[in-house]
Amino acid sequence: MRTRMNREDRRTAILDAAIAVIGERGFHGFSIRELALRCAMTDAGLLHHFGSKTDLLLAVLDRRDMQDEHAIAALLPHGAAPRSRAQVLQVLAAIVARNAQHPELVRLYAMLRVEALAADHPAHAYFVTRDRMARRRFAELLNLPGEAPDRLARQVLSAMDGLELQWLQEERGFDLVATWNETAERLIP
Amino acid sequence: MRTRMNREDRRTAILDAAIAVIGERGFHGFSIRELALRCAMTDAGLLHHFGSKTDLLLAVLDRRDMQDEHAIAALLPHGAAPRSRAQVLQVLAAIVARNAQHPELVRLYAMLRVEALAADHPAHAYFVTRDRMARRRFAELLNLPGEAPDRLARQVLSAMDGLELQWLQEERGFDLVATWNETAERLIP
DNA sequence: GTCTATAGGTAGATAGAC
DNA sequence: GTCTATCTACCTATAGAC
Repeated sequence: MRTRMNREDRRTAILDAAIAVIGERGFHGFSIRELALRCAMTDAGLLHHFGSKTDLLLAVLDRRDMQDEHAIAALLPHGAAPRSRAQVLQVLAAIVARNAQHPELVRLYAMLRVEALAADHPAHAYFVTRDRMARRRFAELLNLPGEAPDRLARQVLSAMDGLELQWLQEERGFDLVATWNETAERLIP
Repeated sequence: MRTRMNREDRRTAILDAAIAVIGERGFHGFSIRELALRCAMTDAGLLHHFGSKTDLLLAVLDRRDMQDEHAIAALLPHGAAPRSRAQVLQVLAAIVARNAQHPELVRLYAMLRVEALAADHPAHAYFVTRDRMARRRFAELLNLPGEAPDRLARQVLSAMDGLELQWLQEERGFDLVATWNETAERLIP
């Protein structure tokens, strides 16, 4: 017997499958048909919900933000109030720990970030904005005495992204959080 | 008047254009036809030289190694002879400086590395091998007193890759070598 | 809301002329 | 060695039945 899904559940199921497929093959590399197969639908049925491949990607980015960005933003309080070094390290560890629990989101991010370097990629504008915001937030967080927060933010963000990609490549063969803590301990004075 | 090219020059010109195109759109995202257009040929003419899209990719990886790997390997001498911290930092700076002069190779590497996370990607095996070798080499280089070289190698490689990607994303808007030196100075005890 | 059918385009690859 | 022509397959997207 076929389980019926309402509109919202169906959209959510498609988007979660899309996060995995796009993370694996990229925006150019995946096909609506392949994704529809994973959702036990036809391509026409899937397109009914999203209209076009590009609109689907934008919906995926929205969902990624919903799942991830809000939680991260909650960990990264606004305002330039200086924090202690220990507090900063704790916040960074919490972010990495959260990412370690969602490898498919890390992979989607890594894939689209590289693809979206191309100015004509549908996610290009999204990542330009997102990256600027991330650097600004990290610079606020890393506003430590005697430091240039912008330069430090760039280095910390880069090291975090690089280590997460390495973690995917080694098939999660090392403890991401522990290794990150070692990096952060040295990188942040 | 049309300039004639011999076989080897033609192959080289195609491979250099392929490095750029694949770096921009990925293996799945680019087409033989698009690449042939950039080389002022037809797709059939291009395929005469490489046989298939996959074989072209493998030839691209060979060429990347020829251009890059040999030079890097020369900077990273073999053997476990311990080096001073200053020597190590100098070697790392030389590697990054070389990469800064070849952004198209950095971009190709970043793109294929993420795509090749998929086990069925034609470059998957290549990157598994290459990554293991890179970590081993860096571990030899970073064999400093009182350090666990494997763990440190992973962190240093990750930070380097992450910063290079950031440098591409900000359209080379910061000094890659200077920023890397700041990172390395802190990351390596 | 999901299907079948199909339009219209592009892909990789091959055959054969020159 | 490069071309034109072509094959087969797959793509996105739409139209319309149910």
